[in-house]
Amino acid sequence: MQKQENLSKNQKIILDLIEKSSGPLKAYSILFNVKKQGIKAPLQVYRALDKLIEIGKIHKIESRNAFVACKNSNCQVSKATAFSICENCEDVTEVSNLKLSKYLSNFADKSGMKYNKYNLEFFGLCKNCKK
Amino acid sequence: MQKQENLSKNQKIILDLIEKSSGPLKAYSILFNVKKQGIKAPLQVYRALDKLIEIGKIHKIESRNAFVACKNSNCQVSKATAFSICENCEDVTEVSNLKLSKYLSNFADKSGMKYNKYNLEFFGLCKNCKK
DNA sequence: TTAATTATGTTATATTATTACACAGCGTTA
DNA sequence: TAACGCTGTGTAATAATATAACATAATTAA
Repeated sequence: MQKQENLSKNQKIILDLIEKSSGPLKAYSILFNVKKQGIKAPLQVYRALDKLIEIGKIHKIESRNAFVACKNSNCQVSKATAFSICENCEDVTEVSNLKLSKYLSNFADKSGMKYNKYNLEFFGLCKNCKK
Repeated sequence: MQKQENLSKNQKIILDLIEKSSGPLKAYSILFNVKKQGIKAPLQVYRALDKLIEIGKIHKIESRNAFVACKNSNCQVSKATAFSICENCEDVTEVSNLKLSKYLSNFADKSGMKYNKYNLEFFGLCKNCKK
C-alpha cells in the first residue's frame, strides 16, 4: 500500500475500498459500501473519485463506468492507461507493457494533433473463461 | 445467409442523422432531433444505436457517451477502433492507421488473455485548438 | 403458413453524474 | 489578525444516461 497521508478522510475511505476490491467498483456500489463510514451522498463519492483519478491512484474503466486501483506503483497520473477486460466475468487487469506504452505515447498521425493522454481497453476472454 | 443490408426505418433515420453530423452526438440529443420523425422514446434510440454499433456503422466514444459514424468505409464490425479526441473543442476523429491497428490486433501480453476487440482513445488538442 | 426472429411502441424505472448553495479548515500574506 | 484563496465537506435537488418489462407488428426461414 502506498502512503496516503495527503489524502482527505473521504478520499482515504474510498481509495481503501477500491484497493481492497478484487475487481472494478461502480460509484453507487462504492456509495453503498461507505455509508456506514458516514459518506451519504453520490457527490461525496464522485468528488473523491475525481481527486483519486487526478492523482493517479485509481482509473476509470470507461466502457464499464467503473473504477479500479492503479496497479502501476509508479503511476502518478493517469495519462497512459491500458486495460484488458474479460467480457464474460468482467474481470479487469491493468496492462503494463513498456513496449506498448512507448509505442502509444509516441504515436502520431497525420491529423496534426498533439496527444497528451490515451486510454486503451482490450476485450476478450480471460484465461479462466476461455476454457 | 442473412443479407441484413437493409436497415429498418428507425435505424436509417438515426444513422442518417449521425452521418450528417459534424461531430459526436449524444443519445438524448439524437432523440430530440428525431422526434419530428416519430421517434419518441429513449429506448427507440438506444435500440437503433445498439444495432448500428453491432454492424459497425457507428462507434461509441466511451469517454464521452457519444456516437459517431464510422469513417472506415470497409469497417463491418467494431472490433478495432481508435479515436483522437480534442479536449478543448471535443472534436473526434477516427484514427485509421494500418500499423497501429496491426500492432494492437496482434498485441498479446503475459496475462493469457485472448483479445478479440479493442478500443483506443487519444486525448489532446487538435490543430486548431493548439494555437 | 406457421414459427421464429427482428423491430416497434410505450410506460416506467434504474443507473450514472452534476448543479447549486452553505460552510469548515488551513496555510499564506499583508 | 483578519482577509484571502484554496481545498474539502455536507446536503438537497435534479440532470443525463440507459434499461426493464410488456405488448404488438413486420419480416424471414422452414
